[in-house]
Amino acid sequence: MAAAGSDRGAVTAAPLPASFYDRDTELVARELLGAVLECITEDGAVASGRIVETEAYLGSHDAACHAVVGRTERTWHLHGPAGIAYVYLIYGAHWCFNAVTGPEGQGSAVLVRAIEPLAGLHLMRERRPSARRDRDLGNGPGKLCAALGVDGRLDGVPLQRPPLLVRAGDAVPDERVVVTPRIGITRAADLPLRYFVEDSEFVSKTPKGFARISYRRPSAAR
DNA sequence: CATTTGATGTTCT
DNA sequence: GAACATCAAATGC
Repeated sequence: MAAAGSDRGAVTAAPLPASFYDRDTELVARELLGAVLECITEDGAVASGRIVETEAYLGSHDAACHAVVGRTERTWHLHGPAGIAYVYLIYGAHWCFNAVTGPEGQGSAVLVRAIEPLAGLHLMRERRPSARRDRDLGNGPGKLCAALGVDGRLDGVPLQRPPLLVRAGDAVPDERVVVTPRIGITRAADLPLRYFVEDSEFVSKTPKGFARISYRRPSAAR
């Protein structure tokens, strides 16, 4: 059960602290590119991937964010402290994973939209039998959850220890970060809040007609 | 390769 | 009853 020949190697960096997420949500979304998301299921099986695509959801003032409905049963953990998971079901069929950001009660989060599989490839292929190629294992928010074994049981759990871990990975330079509007939403659909690694083959498809802009680091002025 | 279409069932109105 | 942070299969080049 150990030999997974095509795994790209284990990442053992320390998990990102909760303080990493307790910052501006757009910045967290950009900084999460390159980090490694790891899920350990009850049977001890490990699956992980490098985050290559994210979206920022900016709390109750963002019409596209689930926090607009307030603190309901579904959105309870979205309003929780920075550094926990918000996992919800969409279209009655697919789980989506978010990292909660910002101060408690704000309802901001970063949706992870795509991963590059790193460890546990064999598991992921089992969990996603419809994926013809490895690039299809995690190139979508529902796909990556299925591949990693993320589901509603992980809603609200911290991201610093099993069963969920987010670790620092190889940094992605600004020059390779592209920004577009968010995918699949109707409200606030023009805001540029989707971030991805430009040359990664593991990113989900950008819809036709979407404006692509180069990432510009916010000025450090204060 | 690109684009279209149907399935899915929970959540909120 | 409508909307939905999606996916996979089918169809057209």
